[in-house]
Amino acid sequence: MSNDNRSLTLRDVSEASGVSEMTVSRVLRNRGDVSEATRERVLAAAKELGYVPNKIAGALASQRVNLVAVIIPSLSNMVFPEVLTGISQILEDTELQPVVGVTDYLPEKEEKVLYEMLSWRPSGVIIAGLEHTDAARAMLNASGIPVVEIMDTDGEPVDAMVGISHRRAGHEMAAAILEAGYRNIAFLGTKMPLDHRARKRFEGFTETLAKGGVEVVEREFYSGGSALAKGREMTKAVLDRNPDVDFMYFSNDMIGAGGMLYLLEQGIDVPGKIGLAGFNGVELLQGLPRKLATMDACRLEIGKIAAEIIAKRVTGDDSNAAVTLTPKITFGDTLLRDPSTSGEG
Amino acid sequence: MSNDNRSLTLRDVSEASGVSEMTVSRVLRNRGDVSEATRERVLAAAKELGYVPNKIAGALASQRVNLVAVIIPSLSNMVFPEVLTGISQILEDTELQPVVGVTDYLPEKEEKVLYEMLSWRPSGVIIAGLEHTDAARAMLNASGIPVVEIMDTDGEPVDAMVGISHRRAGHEMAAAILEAGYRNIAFLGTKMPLDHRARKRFEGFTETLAKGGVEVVEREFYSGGSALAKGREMTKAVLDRNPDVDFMYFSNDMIGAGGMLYLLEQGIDVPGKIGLAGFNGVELLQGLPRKLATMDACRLEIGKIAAEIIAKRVTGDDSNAAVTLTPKITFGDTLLRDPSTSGEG
DNA sequence: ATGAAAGCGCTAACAA
DNA sequence: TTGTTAGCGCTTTCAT
Repeated sequence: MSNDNRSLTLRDVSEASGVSEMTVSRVLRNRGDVSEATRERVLAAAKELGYVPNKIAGALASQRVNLVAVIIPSLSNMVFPEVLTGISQILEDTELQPVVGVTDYLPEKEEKVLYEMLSWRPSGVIIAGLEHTDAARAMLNASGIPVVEIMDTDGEPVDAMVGISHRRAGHEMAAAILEAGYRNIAFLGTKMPLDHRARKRFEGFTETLAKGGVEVVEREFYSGGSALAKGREMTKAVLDRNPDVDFMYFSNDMIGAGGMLYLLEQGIDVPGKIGLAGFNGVELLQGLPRKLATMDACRLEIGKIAAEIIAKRVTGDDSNAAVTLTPKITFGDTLLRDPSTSGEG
Repeated sequence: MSNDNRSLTLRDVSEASGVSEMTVSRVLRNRGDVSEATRERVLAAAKELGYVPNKIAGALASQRVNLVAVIIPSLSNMVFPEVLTGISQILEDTELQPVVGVTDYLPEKEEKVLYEMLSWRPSGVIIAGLEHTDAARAMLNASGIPVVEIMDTDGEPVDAMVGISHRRAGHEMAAAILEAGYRNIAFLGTKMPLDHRARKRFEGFTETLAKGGVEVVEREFYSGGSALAKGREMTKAVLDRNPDVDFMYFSNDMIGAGGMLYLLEQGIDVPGKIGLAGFNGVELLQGLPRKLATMDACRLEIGKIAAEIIAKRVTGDDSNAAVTLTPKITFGDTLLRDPSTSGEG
């Protein structure tokens, strides 16, 4: 129990067991041939002392760090935690471990976090989005390790990418809405110029509407606060301003849910009088009075595939440079459906 | 642009700038006296090459790692991300950086994650809960670094702790419910024997009810799935089984919200016929048709204080060993209030 | 203000 | 099967 405040080293275990440091090292890493006898002596000594290997030294000596840097914008909206779940599930079967960095959607912070993480010499990088500062891109290029950009595939990756086309997501939703016959369409979203994926969805959305000769009649943006409450407020604001609105496309499911709750309370016919759609396919929606129309962002899947790409690349296997997933619209109960279409649960 | 797949070293910068490695090191860390001239040459060379310092080597040489291990059960319920936010906010003003590990509420996984993180020799540990395996506790003790156990203060910490008393939270909610006159009380929660905090709340809750001569008349547990949807289902199940129930205490706000939506849809008078309360004080609640009664878990505050304790301890300052926060009940719109009481927003 | 030497705790490579 | 030697890339300490 003596504690000189210096943690134990291999040498301590070596002395306690009367075995060379090298052999102790081999035992602790299950490397090379070690006789069962010494093996047990070493393990006993290590356990007895409470030895915890020093990965810093190990990494420096072996030039290998089994860490994968995962860089995401936020932890507070359920989408990224789910990506992380996917990554963890895959990496659990490997030597690799994810380490998370958060950017708050700020390019400069992303750059800083990336620099910080690269300075630990990870085995790979998984990073959200395709938009980065020049410096960040340069670092990724120079790092010499596998890089997977996730979530979005509308652009050029540094190395590999896996995600969905948000532009296409916008296109498809617009098409479905037009087909259902809605014409006075409002867009409600976050005031986030730096959320490129939301921006791309919006662009895809308006493009397709334009082809149908329709323009978004109302827009409303928010920032901060409870998304559910904001959804409510924005919905009310839009409706007060323009009672003719017959569809509301929300940039995420949470505000969509708030909007839905508001409209139902007002006794408004959904989706007859007003249709609704969100984006993400969050699990939360399952408990709402109506199932909100939405489109899955394939979060779990993206995490898994990204992790697989890293894992393969690390073991030398060179694989898929670009994977684009193509989710379908979930119509739910808030978006009328073109009768000529079939299928979907 | 030549890439021999070996990352740059101090030596490369040294050669490129014609300055000794040592001086380069000093410049890059803003340490000691360096003439402005050499300083600029070094910085220019480093930038030109795209040098990223190797923290592995730095940490080994300096015996200092500016990482704080943060070990939490889950990322998927919004409570821990908020704790993380608090931690980050405080550590941002220091040299320290949080690194997160997730245990999924499994003691063995906690032990493994802890071992893994300690092997990187962090400067401190913030870990959720007071219940750990013997081995984990031993590691924490032997680590020789500051340890802060968070969320819960009903027990003995290894070192420091900051949180709330969940037992007391249960007590208080039970007292408020009894005072409001409810007598047929149901408990609805997670089927998680390893969620010690939920267990303690339940214990405190039943104890106080018992003192008032009341027993929980119905219990319902769930696991997995969408909490909102589960809240709905459980509420229906309880009510179908026992129509006399006049209060439902949920172990978290999310299932409470599901229950509320269900009851309102059924046209049941809340809180006249049936009262409701949850736990956590999640932001989400702001957007619901009624404000659910709850009690704040002080997540942000806990994160901040824990980080402050670590930061102080790291700089030698020895401080608070135990901090217990005492949130008050938020009555909202779903729990009648004893008329003799005053205050509260 | 700058440099040289030693070594942090481990592992790769080779020797025995 | 086990041990020895030489670093990994940096920082500490001590000289200059």
